[in-house]
Amino acid sequence: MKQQVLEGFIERIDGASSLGDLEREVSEIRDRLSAQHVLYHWINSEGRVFGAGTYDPAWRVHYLDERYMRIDPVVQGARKRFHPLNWRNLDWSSKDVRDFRADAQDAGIGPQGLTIPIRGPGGQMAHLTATMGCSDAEFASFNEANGRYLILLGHFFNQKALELSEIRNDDKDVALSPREVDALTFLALGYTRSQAADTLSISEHTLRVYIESARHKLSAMNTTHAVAKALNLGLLVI
Amino acid sequence: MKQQVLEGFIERIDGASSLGDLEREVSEIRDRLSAQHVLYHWINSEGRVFGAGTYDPAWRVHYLDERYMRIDPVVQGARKRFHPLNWRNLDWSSKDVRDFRADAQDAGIGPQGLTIPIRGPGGQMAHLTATMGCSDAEFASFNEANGRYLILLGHFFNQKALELSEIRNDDKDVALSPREVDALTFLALGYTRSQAADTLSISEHTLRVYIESARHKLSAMNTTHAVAKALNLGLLVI
DNA sequence: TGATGACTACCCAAAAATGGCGAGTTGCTG
DNA sequence: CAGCAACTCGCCATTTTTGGGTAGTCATCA
Repeated sequence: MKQQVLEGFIERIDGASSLGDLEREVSEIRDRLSAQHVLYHWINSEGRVFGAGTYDPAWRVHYLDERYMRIDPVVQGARKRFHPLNWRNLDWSSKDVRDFRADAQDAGIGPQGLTIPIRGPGGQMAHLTATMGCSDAEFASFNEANGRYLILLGHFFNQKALELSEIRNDDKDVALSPREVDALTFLALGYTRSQAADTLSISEHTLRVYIESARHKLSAMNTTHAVAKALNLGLLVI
Repeated sequence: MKQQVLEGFIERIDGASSLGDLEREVSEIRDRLSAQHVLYHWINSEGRVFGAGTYDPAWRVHYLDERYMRIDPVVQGARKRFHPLNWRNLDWSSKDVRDFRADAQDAGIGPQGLTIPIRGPGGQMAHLTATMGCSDAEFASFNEANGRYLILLGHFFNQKALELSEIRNDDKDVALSPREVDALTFLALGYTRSQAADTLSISEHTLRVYIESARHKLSAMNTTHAVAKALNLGLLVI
């Protein structure tokens, strides 16, 4: 895939005005790459999955039914790594995973694949994947030729998709006071209330006030929930 | 900045073999863009800040001393948004923030700026920023001309920086069993132990075993800590 | 086939967190 | 200048969590 071709896609993705446009672009990219499949999909902060891709709808349903996301090494790897994932290099050693791969191959997916992990604020996570049914060697040259451009494409896809999907997080306007952030941060770091209070040089009771008010602002049921929400909203950095 | 020029940078960033190389690239990019400053910096999962940029070191120290990251609308905005941030569109209404901006301008930074937020696994967060001392109108055309390419540059910078910085997360190899993930997920969602146990149709005691073993695997001090770590490691999706 | 790890279940006592009550200062905003 | 939000401190009773010990089944792995 030549740089000029990429440019064309970026322009078009940039100009997309509906998710259907993205759907068409995905197919187009698959054809241009002569890939087996191309899939762009993302997960919002509530865990809902959206996507545009050339996978068989039946496979998508089957995947969700079997809860394959819990063992799929691509999903696991994308959460932990920053670089594009060559499926070949993932850990396929356990039995569950091998069964899953066999199932996917029966559905016409793989065995080769390249997945670009992409992240957004608020727990959003997206992937751009290209799959191939070829040999390792052939895939290596595919990867060499297209890997970098897939990163860029994935990035643009993601921005557009987030724009178009109007995914809104109800809690996005929550703002915590500096002391509330301090309190939740130390709790997230594993401090007990008394340790956190000591560290901040305030009484434990005062600390409690911050935790409580942060809890209410975040509509959280308890401290753990508040910390989890704050983390997901990017309110804390630990 | 023309596409060809960008290509040159990407090649060079790709070939960088030390953080010093990135430092040089940042200066080079500043000069090519005729920008006031260009800064690339990132924050690892322990909260340490690394970076390469043309800001005056005294300003960096001052920034950290004043804990400006807590009020800097660029930092706040980058955590919550996905798109490039034009500094003009940020919320500068509160007094603290205006004072901060005045302070930054005294240090020769701004008032115009464009910041690209970039995210990685494990709580990593990076920014690529270009600043200008020009008018709104002039900056609009700078933005139009360079915004897209800065996104790409930021992405490549980030990959390279993560490669070179050898930032390692000791917990990165932690793997939780499905039940452990279930348990922590419900706790992160605000369920009490008994609610989570009911939901999973297991006894509360069994649930405790999962929480405990997850805690040990994560080397966490308590449940809240375990949930925070698991979230940061991308082990949970809530 | 023996080992390992995941999954399931129980008890007890101590430590920590929660819910609800009240009260005063400071400083920014309208 | 009045209002509002953030920051600080305290008590009591109840609920929840935690630490440590024990034990069996089942499936996968070397």
